[in-house]
Amino acid sequence: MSTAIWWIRRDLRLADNQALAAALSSADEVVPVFVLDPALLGSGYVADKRLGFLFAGLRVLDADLRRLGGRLLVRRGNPAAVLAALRHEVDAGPIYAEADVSPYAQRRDAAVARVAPLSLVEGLTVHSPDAVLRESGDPYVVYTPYSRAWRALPMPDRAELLSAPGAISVPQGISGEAIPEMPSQTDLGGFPAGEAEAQQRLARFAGSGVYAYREDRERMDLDGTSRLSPYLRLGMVSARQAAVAALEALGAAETHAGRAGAQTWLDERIWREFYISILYHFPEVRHQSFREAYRELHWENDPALFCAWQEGKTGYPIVDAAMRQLSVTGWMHNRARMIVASFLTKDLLIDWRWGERHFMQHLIDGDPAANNGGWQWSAGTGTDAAPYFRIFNPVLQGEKYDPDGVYVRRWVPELSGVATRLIHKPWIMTPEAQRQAGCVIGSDYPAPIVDHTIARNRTLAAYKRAKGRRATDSDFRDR
DNA sequence: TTTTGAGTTGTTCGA
DNA sequence: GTCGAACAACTCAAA
Repeated sequence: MSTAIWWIRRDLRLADNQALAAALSSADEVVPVFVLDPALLGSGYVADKRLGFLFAGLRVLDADLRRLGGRLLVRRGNPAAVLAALRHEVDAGPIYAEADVSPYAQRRDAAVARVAPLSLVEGLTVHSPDAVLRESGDPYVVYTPYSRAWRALPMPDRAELLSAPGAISVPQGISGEAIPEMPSQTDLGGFPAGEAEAQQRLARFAGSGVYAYREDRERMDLDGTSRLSPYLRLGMVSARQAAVAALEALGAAETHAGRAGAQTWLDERIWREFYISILYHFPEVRHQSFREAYRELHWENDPALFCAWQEGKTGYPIVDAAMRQLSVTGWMHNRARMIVASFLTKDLLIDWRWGERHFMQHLIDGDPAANNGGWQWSAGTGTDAAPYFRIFNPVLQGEKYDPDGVYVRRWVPELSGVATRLIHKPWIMTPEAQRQAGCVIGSDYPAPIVDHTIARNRTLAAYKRAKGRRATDSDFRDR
Protein backbone atom coordinates (compact mmCIF):
# COMPACT_ATOMS: atom_id res chain seq x y z
CA MET A 1 0.00 0.00 0.00
CA SER A 2 1.63 3.25 -1.08
CA THR A 3 0.71 6.66 0.24
CA ALA A 4 1.17 10.17 -1.10
CA ILE A 5 0.45 13.53 0.48
CA TRP A 6 -1.64 16.19 -1.23
CA TRP A 7 -0.59 19.42 0.44
CA ILE A 8 -3.40 21.91 -0.11
CA ARG A 9 -2.54 25.61 -0.06
CA ARG A 10 -4.57 27.67 -2.49
CA ASP A 11 -6.14 24.90 -4.54
CA LEU A 12 -9.31 24.10 -2.59
CA ARG A 13 -10.94 22.07 -5.35
CA LEU A 14 -11.24 18.50 -6.55
CA ALA A 15 -11.78 19.15 -10.26
CA ASP A 16 -8.95 20.25 -12.53
CA ASN A 17 -6.48 19.87 -9.70
CA GLN A 18 -3.14 18.77 -11.07
CA ALA A 19 -1.56 18.31 -7.66
CA LEU A 20 -4.37 16.06 -6.50
CA ALA A 21 -4.29 14.14 -9.79
CA ALA A 22 -0.54 13.60 -9.51
CA ALA A 23 -0.89 12.36 -5.93
CA LEU A 24 -3.70 10.00 -6.85
CA SER A 25 -1.87 8.51 -9.79
CA SER A 26 1.31 7.97 -7.80
CA ALA A 27 -0.09 6.06 -4.84
CA ASP A 28 -2.93 3.88 -3.57
CA GLU A 29 -3.80 6.22 -0.76
CA VAL A 30 -3.66 10.00 -0.48
CA VAL A 31 -3.59 12.22 2.59
CA PRO A 32 -5.17 15.59 1.81
CA VAL A 33 -3.66 17.98 4.32
CA PHE A 34 -3.97 21.68 5.01
CA VAL A 35 -1.35 23.19 7.31
CA LEU A 36 -2.35 26.15 9.45
CA ASP A 37 0.88 28.10 9.25
CA PRO A 38 1.49 30.49 12.18
CA ALA A 39 3.90 32.50 10.02
CA LEU A 40 1.02 33.31 7.70
CA LEU A 41 -1.77 33.56 10.26
CA GLY A 42 0.20 36.04 12.35
CA SER A 43 1.82 38.01 9.56
CA GLY A 44 -0.08 41.27 9.88
CA TYR A 45 -1.30 40.86 6.32
CA VAL A 46 -4.32 38.77 7.27
CA ALA A 47 -7.96 39.76 6.90
CA ASP A 48 -10.68 38.30 9.12
CA LYS A 49 -12.95 37.88 6.14
CA ARG A 50 -10.30 36.10 4.11
CA LEU A 51 -9.51 33.80 7.00
CA GLY A 52 -13.21 33.13 7.50
CA PHE A 53 -13.55 32.37 3.81
CA LEU A 54 -10.59 29.99 4.01
CA PHE A 55 -11.99 28.13 7.02
CA ALA A 56 -15.43 27.91 5.43
CA GLY A 57 -13.76 26.65 2.27
CA LEU A 58 -11.89 23.98 4.21
CA ARG A 59 -15.17 22.81 5.74
CA VAL A 60 -16.75 22.49 2.32
CA LEU A 61 -13.68 20.72 0.94
CA ASP A 62 -13.80 18.28 3.85
CA ALA A 63 -17.46 17.57 3.11
CA ASP A 64 -16.69 17.11 -0.59
CA LEU A 65 -13.87 14.70 0.26
CA ARG A 66 -16.09 12.72 2.60
CA ARG A 67 -18.56 12.17 -0.21
CA LEU A 68 -15.71 10.44 -2.06
CA GLY A 69 -14.82 8.30 0.93
CA GLY A 70 -11.97 10.48 2.13
CA ARG A 71 -11.56 13.44 4.43
CA LEU A 72 -9.43 16.50 5.04
CA LEU A 73 -6.63 16.52 7.59
CA VAL A 74 -5.82 19.84 9.24
CA ARG A 75 -2.61 20.35 11.20
CA ARG A 76 -0.99 23.39 12.67
CA GLY A 77 2.64 24.46 12.75
CA ASN A 78 5.68 25.12 10.66
CA PRO A 79 4.96 23.37 7.34
CA ALA A 80 8.38 21.71 7.06
CA ALA A 81 8.08 20.22 10.55
CA VAL A 82 4.42 19.26 10.18
CA LEU A 83 4.89 17.62 6.80
CA ALA A 84 8.08 15.78 7.73
CA ALA A 85 6.30 14.35 10.78
CA LEU A 86 3.19 13.45 8.81
CA ARG A 87 5.22 11.73 6.14
CA HIS A 88 6.94 9.64 8.75
CA GLU A 89 3.66 8.87 10.48
CA VAL A 90 1.88 7.55 7.38
CA ASP A 91 5.02 6.27 5.67
CA ALA A 92 4.28 8.40 2.64
CA GLY A 93 6.23 8.91 -0.56
CA PRO A 94 6.28 12.34 -2.17
CA ILE A 95 4.31 15.41 -1.26
CA TYR A 96 2.37 16.97 -4.13
CA ALA A 97 1.39 20.62 -4.10
CA GLU A 98 0.43 23.36 -6.52
CA ALA A 99 3.36 25.70 -7.11
CA ASP A 100 2.95 29.19 -5.68
CA VAL A 101 5.00 32.30 -6.41
CA SER A 102 4.98 34.71 -3.49
CA PRO A 103 8.32 35.25 -1.80
CA TYR A 104 7.03 33.65 1.39
CA ALA A 105 5.67 30.65 -0.49
CA GLN A 106 9.01 30.21 -2.21
CA ARG A 107 10.91 30.22 1.08
CA ARG A 108 8.40 27.95 2.74
CA ASP A 109 8.46 25.42 -0.08
CA ALA A 110 12.25 25.44 -0.24
CA ALA A 111 12.31 24.64 3.48
CA VAL A 112 9.89 21.76 2.97
CA ALA A 113 11.88 20.45 0.02
CA ARG A 114 14.95 20.23 2.25
CA VAL A 115 13.24 17.74 4.57
CA ALA A 116 10.92 15.85 2.22
CA PRO A 117 10.50 15.06 -1.48
CA LEU A 118 8.22 17.86 -2.64
CA SER A 119 6.75 17.78 -6.11
CA LEU A 120 5.37 21.15 -7.20
CA VAL A 121 2.95 21.02 -10.09
CA GLU A 122 1.19 23.59 -12.26
CA GLY A 123 -2.23 24.97 -11.58
CA LEU A 124 -2.02 28.46 -10.08
CA THR A 125 -1.93 29.83 -13.61
CA VAL A 126 -2.78 28.65 -17.09
CA HIS A 127 0.75 29.42 -18.22
CA SER A 128 3.56 29.32 -15.70
CA PRO A 129 5.79 32.38 -15.25
CA ASP A 130 8.61 30.36 -16.75
CA ALA A 131 6.59 29.66 -19.88
CA VAL A 132 5.76 33.25 -20.87
CA LEU A 133 9.15 34.78 -21.61
CA ARG A 134 10.72 36.93 -24.27
CA GLU A 135 12.98 35.47 -26.94
CA SER A 136 15.94 36.44 -24.79
CA GLY A 137 14.59 34.47 -21.86
CA ASP A 138 13.81 37.61 -19.89
CA PRO A 139 10.37 38.14 -18.38
CA TYR A 140 7.99 40.64 -19.89
CA VAL A 141 7.44 43.79 -17.89
CA VAL A 142 4.80 45.37 -20.14
CA TYR A 143 1.34 43.90 -20.28
CA THR A 144 0.51 44.03 -23.98
CA PRO A 145 3.47 42.00 -25.28
CA TYR A 146 3.05 39.64 -22.32
CA SER A 147 -0.57 39.06 -23.27
CA ARG A 148 0.37 38.44 -26.91
CA ALA A 149 2.90 35.81 -25.87
CA TRP A 150 0.39 34.31 -23.41
CA ARG A 151 -2.27 33.99 -26.10
CA ALA A 152 0.18 32.42 -28.54
CA LEU A 153 0.74 29.45 -26.20
CA PRO A 154 -1.48 26.40 -26.61
CA MET A 155 -4.64 26.48 -24.50
CA PRO A 156 -6.32 23.43 -23.06
CA ASP A 157 -9.88 22.90 -24.23
CA ARG A 158 -12.65 21.78 -21.96
CA ALA A 159 -12.04 18.09 -22.64
CA GLU A 160 -8.52 18.43 -21.28
CA LEU A 161 -9.59 19.82 -17.93
CA LEU A 162 -9.27 17.19 -15.22
CA SER A 163 -12.43 15.76 -13.71
CA ALA A 164 -12.83 15.39 -9.99
CA PRO A 165 -11.83 11.90 -8.84
CA GLY A 166 -14.65 9.40 -8.32
CA ALA A 167 -13.23 8.16 -5.04
CA ILE A 168 -10.37 8.90 -2.74
CA SER A 169 -8.82 6.57 -0.22
CA VAL A 170 -7.32 8.12 2.88
CA PRO A 171 -5.37 6.05 5.42
CA GLN A 172 -7.19 5.35 8.69
CA GLY A 173 -6.13 6.36 12.13
CA ILE A 174 -4.48 9.71 11.56
CA SER A 175 -5.69 12.62 13.55
CA GLY A 176 -5.63 16.32 12.97
CA GLU A 177 -7.29 19.29 14.53
CA ALA A 178 -10.71 20.69 13.89
CA ILE A 179 -11.09 23.36 11.24
CA PRO A 180 -11.07 26.59 13.22
CA GLU A 181 -14.25 28.57 13.74
CA MET A 182 -14.11 32.27 13.14
CA PRO A 183 -14.69 34.44 16.19
CA SER A 184 -18.15 35.98 16.31
CA GLN A 185 -19.57 34.39 13.19
CA THR A 186 -17.76 36.32 10.49
CA ASP A 187 -20.17 37.46 7.83
CA LEU A 188 -18.73 36.52 4.46
CA GLY A 189 -20.59 39.30 2.73
CA GLY A 190 -22.27 37.33 -0.03
CA PHE A 191 -19.40 34.98 -0.79
CA PRO A 192 -20.39 31.46 0.28
CA ALA A 193 -17.28 29.30 0.14
CA GLY A 194 -16.69 26.17 -1.84
CA GLU A 195 -15.98 24.63 -5.20
CA ALA A 196 -19.63 24.05 -6.13
CA GLU A 197 -20.50 27.68 -5.48
CA ALA A 198 -17.47 28.80 -7.49
CA GLN A 199 -18.41 26.62 -10.45
CA GLN A 200 -21.98 27.88 -10.39
CA ARG A 201 -20.81 31.48 -10.38
CA LEU A 202 -18.43 30.85 -13.24
CA ALA A 203 -21.10 29.11 -15.31
CA ARG A 204 -23.64 31.84 -14.62
CA PHE A 205 -21.25 34.66 -15.44
CA ALA A 206 -19.80 33.02 -18.54
CA GLY A 207 -23.34 32.33 -19.75
CA SER A 208 -24.64 35.87 -19.57
CA GLY A 209 -22.90 38.63 -17.61
CA VAL A 210 -19.64 38.29 -19.49
CA TYR A 211 -21.23 39.60 -22.69
CA ALA A 212 -21.94 42.97 -21.11
CA TYR A 213 -18.75 42.96 -19.07
CA ARG A 214 -16.85 45.54 -21.02
CA GLU A 215 -19.31 48.30 -20.23
CA ASP A 216 -20.97 47.11 -17.05
CA ARG A 217 -17.79 46.30 -15.18
CA GLU A 218 -17.06 50.01 -14.92
CA ARG A 219 -20.29 50.73 -13.11
CA MET A 220 -20.06 50.62 -9.35
CA ASP A 221 -23.84 50.78 -9.01
CA LEU A 222 -24.34 47.62 -11.10
CA ASP A 223 -23.41 44.01 -10.50
CA GLY A 224 -21.44 43.77 -13.72
CA THR A 225 -18.37 41.87 -12.56
CA SER A 226 -17.95 38.14 -12.03
CA ARG A 227 -17.29 38.35 -8.28
CA LEU A 228 -15.06 35.34 -8.67
CA SER A 229 -11.94 36.85 -7.12
CA PRO A 230 -12.16 35.11 -3.70
CA TYR A 231 -12.72 31.80 -5.42
CA LEU A 232 -9.76 32.26 -7.74
CA ARG A 233 -7.71 33.36 -4.76
CA LEU A 234 -8.17 30.00 -3.05
CA GLY A 235 -8.44 27.93 -6.18
CA MET A 236 -12.07 26.90 -5.74
CA VAL A 237 -12.09 27.48 -9.47
CA SER A 238 -8.91 26.85 -11.45
CA ALA A 239 -7.23 29.39 -13.69
CA ARG A 240 -7.71 26.99 -16.57
CA GLN A 241 -11.41 26.55 -15.92
CA ALA A 242 -11.88 30.32 -15.93
CA ALA A 243 -9.80 30.85 -19.07
CA VAL A 244 -11.58 28.04 -20.91
CA ALA A 245 -14.91 29.59 -19.97
CA ALA A 246 -13.72 32.97 -21.25
CA LEU A 247 -12.59 31.49 -24.57
CA GLU A 248 -15.82 29.58 -24.99
CA ALA A 249 -17.80 32.76 -24.33
CA LEU A 250 -15.67 34.53 -26.89
CA GLY A 251 -16.48 31.86 -29.44
CA ALA A 252 -20.17 31.91 -28.61
CA ALA A 253 -20.59 35.70 -28.65
CA GLU A 254 -22.92 36.87 -31.39
CA THR A 255 -22.48 40.60 -31.20
CA HIS A 256 -19.56 42.94 -31.27
CA ALA A 257 -20.27 44.05 -27.72
CA GLY A 258 -20.50 40.43 -26.59
CA ARG A 259 -17.14 39.60 -28.08
CA ALA A 260 -15.65 42.71 -26.50
CA GLY A 261 -17.03 41.65 -23.13
CA ALA A 262 -15.58 38.15 -23.33
CA GLN A 263 -12.30 39.51 -24.64
CA THR A 264 -12.07 41.99 -21.78
CA TRP A 265 -12.73 39.32 -19.22
CA LEU A 266 -10.13 37.06 -20.82
CA ASP A 267 -7.73 39.99 -20.51
CA GLU A 268 -8.45 40.09 -16.81
CA ARG A 269 -7.44 36.41 -16.57
CA ILE A 270 -4.20 37.36 -18.34
CA TRP A 271 -3.63 40.41 -16.11
CA ARG A 272 -3.85 38.09 -13.12
CA GLU A 273 -1.11 35.90 -14.58
CA PHE A 274 0.95 38.93 -15.60
CA TYR A 275 1.13 40.13 -12.00
CA ILE A 276 1.83 36.59 -10.77
CA SER A 277 4.71 36.48 -13.23
CA ILE A 278 5.98 39.88 -12.06
CA LEU A 279 5.98 38.84 -8.41
CA TYR A 280 7.74 35.60 -9.30
CA HIS A 281 10.47 37.21 -11.38
CA PHE A 282 10.80 40.40 -9.31
CA PRO A 283 10.07 39.46 -5.69
CA GLU A 284 11.49 42.77 -4.51
CA VAL A 285 8.33 44.56 -5.69
CA ARG A 286 6.76 43.30 -2.48
CA HIS A 287 8.86 45.82 -0.57
CA GLN A 288 9.71 48.59 -2.98
CA SER A 289 8.72 50.34 -6.16
CA PHE A 290 9.50 48.44 -9.31
CA ARG A 291 10.63 51.65 -10.95
CA GLU A 292 13.81 52.86 -9.41
CA ALA A 293 12.95 56.46 -10.21
CA TYR A 294 10.12 56.51 -7.69
CA ARG A 295 11.89 54.86 -4.78
CA GLU A 296 12.90 58.37 -3.80
CA LEU A 297 9.37 59.76 -3.68
CA HIS A 298 8.74 61.97 -0.72
CA TRP A 299 5.49 60.72 0.76
CA GLU A 300 3.66 62.91 3.25
CA ASN A 301 2.28 59.91 5.17
CA ASP A 302 -0.02 61.94 7.41
CA PRO A 303 -1.50 59.43 9.90
CA ALA A 304 -4.69 61.45 10.41
CA LEU A 305 -5.39 61.55 6.68
CA PHE A 306 -4.62 57.84 6.41
CA CYS A 307 -7.09 57.16 9.20
CA ALA A 308 -9.80 59.20 7.47
CA TRP A 309 -9.19 57.22 4.29
CA GLN A 310 -9.41 53.90 6.12
CA GLU A 311 -12.63 54.85 7.84
CA GLY A 312 -14.31 56.29 4.77
CA LYS A 313 -14.40 59.85 6.10
CA THR A 314 -12.51 61.78 3.47
CA GLY A 315 -15.43 63.94 2.44
CA TYR A 316 -15.27 62.55 -1.11
CA PRO A 317 -18.41 60.39 -1.40
CA ILE A 318 -17.13 57.88 -3.95
CA VAL A 319 -13.97 57.26 -1.93
CA ASP A 320 -15.88 56.92 1.32
CA ALA A 321 -18.49 54.60 -0.21
CA ALA A 322 -15.74 52.33 -1.51
CA MET A 323 -13.80 52.22 1.76
CA ARG A 324 -16.96 51.42 3.69
CA GLN A 325 -17.91 48.71 1.22
CA LEU A 326 -14.48 47.22 1.94
CA SER A 327 -14.85 47.35 5.72
CA VAL A 328 -18.34 45.90 5.70
CA THR A 329 -18.09 43.22 3.00
CA GLY A 330 -14.38 42.56 2.54
CA TRP A 331 -14.79 43.21 -1.15
CA MET A 332 -14.54 46.34 -3.28
CA HIS A 333 -15.53 46.99 -6.84
CA ASN A 334 -12.50 47.05 -9.13
CA ARG A 335 -12.99 50.60 -10.36
CA ALA A 336 -13.48 51.69 -6.76
CA ARG A 337 -10.13 50.09 -5.92
CA MET A 338 -8.47 52.27 -8.53
CA ILE A 339 -10.24 55.37 -7.31
CA VAL A 340 -9.28 54.92 -3.65
CA ALA A 341 -5.73 53.92 -4.60
CA SER A 342 -5.35 57.02 -6.73
CA PHE A 343 -6.80 59.09 -3.91
CA LEU A 344 -4.48 57.69 -1.26
CA THR A 345 -1.32 58.00 -3.31
CA LYS A 346 -2.00 61.05 -5.47
CA ASP A 347 -4.37 63.15 -3.37
CA LEU A 348 -3.09 62.32 0.11
CA LEU A 349 0.48 61.56 -0.99
CA ILE A 350 0.58 58.50 1.24
CA ASP A 351 2.92 55.59 0.45
CA TRP A 352 1.21 52.96 -1.70
CA ARG A 353 2.53 50.30 0.67
CA TRP A 354 0.25 51.63 3.42
CA GLY A 355 -2.70 51.14 1.13
CA GLU A 356 -1.47 47.75 -0.01
CA ARG A 357 -1.27 46.58 3.60
CA HIS A 358 -4.73 47.94 4.45
CA PHE A 359 -6.20 46.10 1.48
CA MET A 360 -4.51 42.85 2.53
CA GLN A 361 -5.93 43.31 6.02
CA HIS A 362 -9.49 43.64 4.73
CA LEU A 363 -9.95 42.02 1.34
CA ILE A 364 -11.64 38.64 1.16
CA ASP A 365 -9.78 38.13 -2.13
CA GLY A 366 -6.49 39.76 -1.08
CA ASP A 367 -3.75 38.25 -3.20
CA PRO A 368 -0.13 39.38 -2.91
CA ALA A 369 0.53 39.46 -6.65
CA ALA A 370 -2.65 41.15 -7.84
CA ASN A 371 -2.80 43.55 -4.91
CA ASN A 372 0.80 44.64 -5.28
CA GLY A 373 0.45 44.97 -9.04
CA GLY A 374 -2.70 47.01 -8.70
CA TRP A 375 -1.25 49.37 -6.12
CA GLN A 376 1.97 49.93 -7.99
CA TRP A 377 0.01 50.54 -11.17
CA SER A 378 -2.12 53.15 -9.45
CA ALA A 379 0.83 54.79 -7.75
CA GLY A 380 2.66 54.92 -11.07
CA THR A 381 5.62 53.05 -9.56
CA GLY A 382 5.04 49.65 -11.14
CA THR A 383 6.09 47.67 -14.18
CA ASP A 384 3.50 48.81 -16.65
CA ALA A 385 2.49 51.80 -14.65
CA ALA A 386 -0.04 54.51 -15.18
CA PRO A 387 1.76 57.75 -16.08
CA TYR A 388 2.22 59.78 -12.93
CA PHE A 389 0.09 62.62 -14.25
CA ARG A 390 -2.89 60.30 -14.58
CA ILE A 391 -4.64 61.34 -11.40
CA PHE A 392 -8.24 60.33 -10.92
CA ASN A 393 -10.65 63.11 -10.10
CA PRO A 394 -12.93 61.55 -7.46
CA VAL A 395 -15.88 63.74 -8.46
CA LEU A 396 -15.67 62.97 -12.17
CA GLN A 397 -15.11 59.27 -11.51
CA GLY A 398 -18.19 59.19 -9.32
CA GLU A 399 -20.32 61.06 -11.84
CA LYS A 400 -19.18 58.79 -14.64
CA TYR A 401 -19.32 55.38 -13.01
CA ASP A 402 -22.04 55.91 -10.38
CA PRO A 403 -24.20 58.34 -12.36
CA ASP A 404 -27.27 58.16 -10.14
CA GLY A 405 -25.37 57.99 -6.87
CA VAL A 406 -26.82 54.59 -6.09
CA TYR A 407 -23.50 53.18 -4.91
CA VAL A 408 -22.76 56.22 -2.76
CA ARG A 409 -26.18 56.19 -1.10
CA ARG A 410 -25.88 52.47 -0.41
CA TRP A 411 -22.65 52.84 1.53
CA VAL A 412 -22.84 56.41 2.81
CA PRO A 413 -26.37 56.68 4.14
CA GLU A 414 -25.85 60.16 5.55
CA LEU A 415 -25.84 61.35 1.93
CA SER A 416 -29.05 59.58 1.00
CA GLY A 417 -31.07 62.80 0.95
CA VAL A 418 -28.63 64.68 -1.27
CA ALA A 419 -29.76 65.45 -4.82
CA THR A 420 -28.18 63.31 -7.52
CA ARG A 421 -26.75 66.40 -9.18
CA LEU A 422 -24.64 67.06 -6.07
CA ILE A 423 -24.20 63.57 -4.66
CA HIS A 424 -20.52 63.40 -5.66
CA LYS A 425 -19.72 66.94 -4.48
CA PRO A 426 -22.04 67.60 -1.52
CA TRP A 427 -19.83 70.36 -0.12
CA ILE A 428 -21.06 72.79 -2.75
CA MET A 429 -24.61 72.56 -1.39
CA THR A 430 -25.83 75.80 0.08
CA PRO A 431 -26.45 75.75 3.84
CA GLU A 432 -30.16 75.72 3.05
CA ALA A 433 -29.80 72.74 0.70
CA GLN A 434 -27.74 70.95 3.35
CA ARG A 435 -30.52 71.38 5.90
CA GLN A 436 -33.11 70.17 3.41
CA ALA A 437 -31.01 67.12 2.51
CA GLY A 438 -30.57 66.32 6.19
CA CYS A 439 -26.84 66.41 5.70
CA VAL A 440 -24.90 69.34 7.10
CA ILE A 441 -21.34 69.31 5.81
CA GLY A 442 -18.90 69.34 8.67
CA SER A 443 -21.24 67.67 11.12
CA ASP A 444 -23.32 64.97 9.39
CA TYR A 445 -20.68 64.34 6.73
CA PRO A 446 -17.09 65.62 6.59
CA ALA A 447 -15.91 68.46 4.39
CA PRO A 448 -13.25 67.28 1.91
CA ILE A 449 -10.02 66.58 3.80
CA VAL A 450 -7.98 67.87 0.89
CA ASP A 451 -8.66 70.11 -2.07
CA HIS A 452 -8.27 67.92 -5.12
CA THR A 453 -6.81 70.61 -7.37
CA ILE A 454 -4.20 71.63 -4.83
CA ALA A 455 -3.37 68.03 -3.96
CA ARG A 456 -3.01 67.17 -7.61
CA ASN A 457 -0.52 69.92 -8.26
CA ARG A 458 1.45 69.01 -5.16
CA THR A 459 1.68 65.40 -6.34
CA LEU A 460 2.71 66.35 -9.86
CA ALA A 461 5.54 68.35 -8.33
CA ALA A 462 6.56 65.55 -5.96
CA TYR A 463 6.73 62.98 -8.75
CA LYS A 464 8.62 65.33 -10.96
CA ARG A 465 11.08 65.98 -8.17
CA ALA A 466 11.62 62.24 -7.57
CA LYS A 467 12.43 61.74 -11.22
CA GLY A 468 14.72 64.72 -11.30
CA ARG A 469 16.60 63.55 -8.24
CA ARG A 470 17.20 60.19 -9.80
CA ALA A 471 18.59 61.75 -12.96
CA THR A 472 21.03 63.80 -10.90
CA ASP A 473 22.11 60.76 -8.89
CA SER A 474 22.82 58.64 -11.95
CA ASP A 475 24.66 61.47 -13.66
CA PHE A 476 26.87 61.56 -10.62
CA ARG A 477 27.33 57.80 -10.57
CA ASP A 478 28.22 57.64 -14.23
CA ARG A 479 31.06 60.11 -13.81
C1' DT B 1 23.01 46.86 -33.12
C1' DT B 2 19.86 50.12 -34.28
C1' DT B 3 15.53 51.67 -35.09
C1' DT B 4 10.76 52.05 -34.61
C1' DG B 5 6.27 51.77 -32.75
C1' DA B 6 3.72 51.52 -28.84
C1' DG B 7 2.08 51.73 -24.14
C1' DT B 8 -5.43 49.21 -19.15
C1' DT B 9 -8.64 51.83 -16.80
C1' DG B 10 -7.46 60.06 -17.06
C1' DT B 11 -7.87 65.13 -16.52
C1' DT B 12 -7.55 69.76 -17.71
C1' DC B 13 -7.46 73.59 -20.61
C1' DG B 14 -8.61 76.38 -24.25
C1' DA B 15 -10.85 76.93 -28.61
C1' DG C 1 -21.40 70.99 -24.47
C1' DT C 2 -17.68 69.08 -27.37
C1' DC C 3 -13.23 68.43 -29.18
C1' DG C 4 -8.23 67.92 -29.50
C1' DA C 5 -4.01 68.66 -27.42
C1' DA C 6 -0.98 68.58 -23.63
C1' DC C 7 0.64 66.26 -19.82
C1' DA C 8 6.64 63.92 -20.25
C1' DA C 9 9.49 61.68 -21.76
C1' DC C 10 10.85 56.90 -21.24
C1' DT C 11 11.41 52.22 -21.83
C1' DC C 12 10.18 48.08 -23.64
C1' DA C 13 9.72 44.65 -27.33
C1' DA C 14 10.54 43.20 -31.58
C1' DA C 15 11.89 43.70 -36.30
